[in-house]
Amino acid sequence: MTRDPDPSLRLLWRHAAPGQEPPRRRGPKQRLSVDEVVDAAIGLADAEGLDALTMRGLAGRLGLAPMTLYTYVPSRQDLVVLMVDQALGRTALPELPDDPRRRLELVARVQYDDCRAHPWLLDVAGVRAWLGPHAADRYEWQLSAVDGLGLGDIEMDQTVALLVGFAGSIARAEHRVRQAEQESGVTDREWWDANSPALGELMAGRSYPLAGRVGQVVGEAYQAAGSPARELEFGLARIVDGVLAHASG
Amino acid sequence: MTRDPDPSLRLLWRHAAPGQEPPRRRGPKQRLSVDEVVDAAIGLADAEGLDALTMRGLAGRLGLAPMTLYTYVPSRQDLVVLMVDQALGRTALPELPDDPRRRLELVARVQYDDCRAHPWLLDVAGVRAWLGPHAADRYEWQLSAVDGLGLGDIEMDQTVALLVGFAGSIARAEHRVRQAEQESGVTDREWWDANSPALGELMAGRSYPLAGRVGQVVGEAYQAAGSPARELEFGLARIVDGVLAHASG
DNA sequence: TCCTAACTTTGTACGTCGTACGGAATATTG
DNA sequence: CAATATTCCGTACGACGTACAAAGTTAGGA
Repeated sequence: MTRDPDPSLRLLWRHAAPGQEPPRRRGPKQRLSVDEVVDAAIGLADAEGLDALTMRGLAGRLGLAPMTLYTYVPSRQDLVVLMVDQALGRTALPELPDDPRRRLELVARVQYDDCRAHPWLLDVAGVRAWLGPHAADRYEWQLSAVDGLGLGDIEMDQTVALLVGFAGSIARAEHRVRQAEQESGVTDREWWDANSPALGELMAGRSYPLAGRVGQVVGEAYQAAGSPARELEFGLARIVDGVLAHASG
Repeated sequence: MTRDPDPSLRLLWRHAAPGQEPPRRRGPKQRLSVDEVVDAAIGLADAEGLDALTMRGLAGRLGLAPMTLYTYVPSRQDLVVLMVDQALGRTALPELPDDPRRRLELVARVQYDDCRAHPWLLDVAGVRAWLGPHAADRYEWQLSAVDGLGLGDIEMDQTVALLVGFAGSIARAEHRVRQAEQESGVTDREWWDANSPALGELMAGRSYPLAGRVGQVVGEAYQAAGSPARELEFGLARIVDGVLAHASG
């Protein structure tokens, strides 16, 4: 009744060869390596988004016929799985500082940076079967950052989820704005300038005292550069405060 | 140089008719209303996911030819925009308690519940052009929940983003597990049982002291019902602690 | 040495999707 | 009644992922 292991697992862990399997294959050698295919896919997804990553497009970029990709990777889904782990592996996990506050912040910042570099991670990452070597390394690193604070095992996991989830949500909001601008060809500012009169008309009758005031201020603040970064700082400070208070309490 | 207002805005605010436009149209009457189309779409997306919401499928469910939908809605994208606002409008925003802690928690809980009821919101919500009447109502409500704590305007917005983002990240993690189980036909438990031996073999050589221990404990805790709910409680407690400490400090 | 089996590469093809387009039917306006 | 604006729908196009089988390439066994 035990099922065969998930085939994508072998691909994910292809470099951590335990028995050094002799790769003596019979047919012609592959022109490329799986790593090259995945790297090209990451490049494509970084540049144009996950939707723009098509098997035909990727094959074209690699000088292959579309179907040839399927000798490297069983399906597009599996390719994405490999992309996740390979992208995670690109960032060297920094050494953890001693200060607990800085440790927790670092977990969130690393996640935030990765999600900015590879926004498609947000559409995709975070499920069991994706447990590749780099994802495992990262989880270990994240746990070590929250280790020694006096938290229980489950709380450690929850704290990591809290930090990582928050960093992702900021990156996601940021990415959505960029994506909307890119797809519509209209910057956020331009859209509001063009639509706020009509919007005001439509909203006549209703009153939004707080949303009106706050939206105005926030909208202007968004024009200044680095607004998402400040959003990250604010939330991160609150979260770390809360976690540390709980850990020491 | 001022561009025409976004056409989807008129659709979004179609019920908040300012001038009570006479809907005397010339041709035959529409068999359905936009609301019915959007409701059916929501039902379909709730049941089978956003990917399963196809124009053909939706038309079939409504007894229409596929192309007929385009007389109700300009495109699938716009349909999704309408779905977001209409789904948000389905939950009556509860009255806010006096206790600041309960107010903040409520913001997160409402968001979490909605994201569980309509997981496709997570793939989609959160951009400018989607500012429909119910989204606006909700933002106003969220701001009023964090009003009066001594936060500045920008901090109020950031606090709402923090709560809502976190609630979404929990709902997203939860949904991913369910989705993976549904698509693969294998429950999380079964997958681990089937793959952990192979995984252990592949991971030979590397050691994951923390991840191994914590993963074990967390995995078992996940078997118990309500684990995501507990995750929500933990993070929420920390966040609210941090926000209130900051507001009163 | 040559044969055969395993493997890579590729062209063709199927079923799916969103939706552009044009024609027929229908209701309102003049 | 004629003109016109709208709804509804059938057909069709180009994109997608990928199943399948043929053709080309290499290594092992005779």
